[in-house]
Amino acid sequence: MATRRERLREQTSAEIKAAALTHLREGGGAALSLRAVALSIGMSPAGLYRYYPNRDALLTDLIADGFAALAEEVARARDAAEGDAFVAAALAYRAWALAHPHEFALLYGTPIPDYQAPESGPTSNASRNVGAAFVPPIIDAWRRGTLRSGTPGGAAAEPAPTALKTFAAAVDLPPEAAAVAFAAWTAIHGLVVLETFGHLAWLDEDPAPLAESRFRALSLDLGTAP
Amino acid sequence: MATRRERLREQTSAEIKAAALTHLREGGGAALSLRAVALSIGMSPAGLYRYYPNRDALLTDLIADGFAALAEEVARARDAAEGDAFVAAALAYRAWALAHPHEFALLYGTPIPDYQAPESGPTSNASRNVGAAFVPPIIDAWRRGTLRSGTPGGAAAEPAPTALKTFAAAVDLPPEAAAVAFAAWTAIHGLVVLETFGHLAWLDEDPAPLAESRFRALSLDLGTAP
DNA sequence: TCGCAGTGCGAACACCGTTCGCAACGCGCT
DNA sequence: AGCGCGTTGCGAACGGTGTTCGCACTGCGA
Repeated sequence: MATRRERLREQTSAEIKAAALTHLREGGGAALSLRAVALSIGMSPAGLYRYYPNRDALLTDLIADGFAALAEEVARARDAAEGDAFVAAALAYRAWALAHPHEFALLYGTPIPDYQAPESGPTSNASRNVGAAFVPPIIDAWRRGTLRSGTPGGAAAEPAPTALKTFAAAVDLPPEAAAVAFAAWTAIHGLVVLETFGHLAWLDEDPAPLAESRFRALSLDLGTAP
Repeated sequence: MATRRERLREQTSAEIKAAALTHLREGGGAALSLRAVALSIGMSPAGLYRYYPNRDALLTDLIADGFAALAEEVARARDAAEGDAFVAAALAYRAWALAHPHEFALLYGTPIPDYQAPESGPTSNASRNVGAAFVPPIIDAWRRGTLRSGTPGGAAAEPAPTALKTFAAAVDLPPEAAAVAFAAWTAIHGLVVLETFGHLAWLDEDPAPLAESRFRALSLDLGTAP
């Protein structure tokens, strides 16, 4: 059972994380300073070290939470979709990134120097869940038999790299569909990351229709459209 | 004509940039310190400010150079390709990112806080050149008539968003082919950025065959394969 | 030859992450 | 009930950062 001390500690820990998240949202990860966080919850900078061994540990916690929030958001949109669940999931992914650019940058931007996510640590698992959130619509299409398979024009299918089999096993997908899922995930991410980080700014126009159009085309291509 | 002073200044400027690049390659952008750069070329930290108004300006210079180098590398591979020029360009893009991860992170990772690339500044132009490097094979395919157009299965083509027309004009591409070029660019980038930043590490396997297979499939899909 | 713009430097400031030793607190055991 | 000690927090300090400022020096151009 949780002693009183443990409950207090948990509470303080959460307060620190919440304050850090606030500071992250306005100013980005590079500007997140422990001193500012400590001050905003009425603590001394040194006091934080009773809860996090260093700054990276705090960021790691935020990263894990971010992955979880993103995965949840995508899954929610996917399940609530009335039309094309795949497109709904992709749009939710994009919307979350644009709504939380600094958190998104923390998740998918420049990695923390020489930081290696511990294998099957909380961040690795959470990260995998984001990719997995796109899988169910692909499974559905595969069951319906509409899923794109092989190459167009009846060309000989590429021999599947063994990494694809690993991927298939990881997301619990039939190997034939793994290539499709992988392609979908990377294509969606490519568009979203370019837009979120400002590399599409030279189209000085709202990229939203472009993204929607692209996602719908992708869904038709892959055979996930209903 | 260039006075002696101007030549010396140019030379010192280049020396600073070269030293900064060296430090960037080992340690990454976050670890690049002006003091270390100054010391490595035998200068005082304050002296650097005669050449760059601040740290961000130095990074911006490195970014512009990085975009140029990447674009050049992609173009070189594309032109030297014997088989599929599109695949060759994509592979060169991936290879450059993996060979220069810290520079790649500077180009496409977390943006510098509240830094806005000046419109038609050196970085914006150079960035556009990277995307443009993928266009020629697409133009070729369009001329040959093999380029994928519309949606598969003869479904009604999406109305082209106006942003796509802007894109088409920017890269000097017929509007019908712009959607293909945009899709190609984002898809390639998505795969490469995920791999470079370590988000594919859980496939504890060499992702190279996966990337090659994906690029070839993409080329077949788009109709750029010879 | 002289003046002054260009160049470099040393010291300083404010901020950062992090460490250390000490003081206070209060939970849990006797 | 009272005590011991793990837990918590803090103040001060250290080494590092980017950046500023005023002063010295140099050598180009008039």
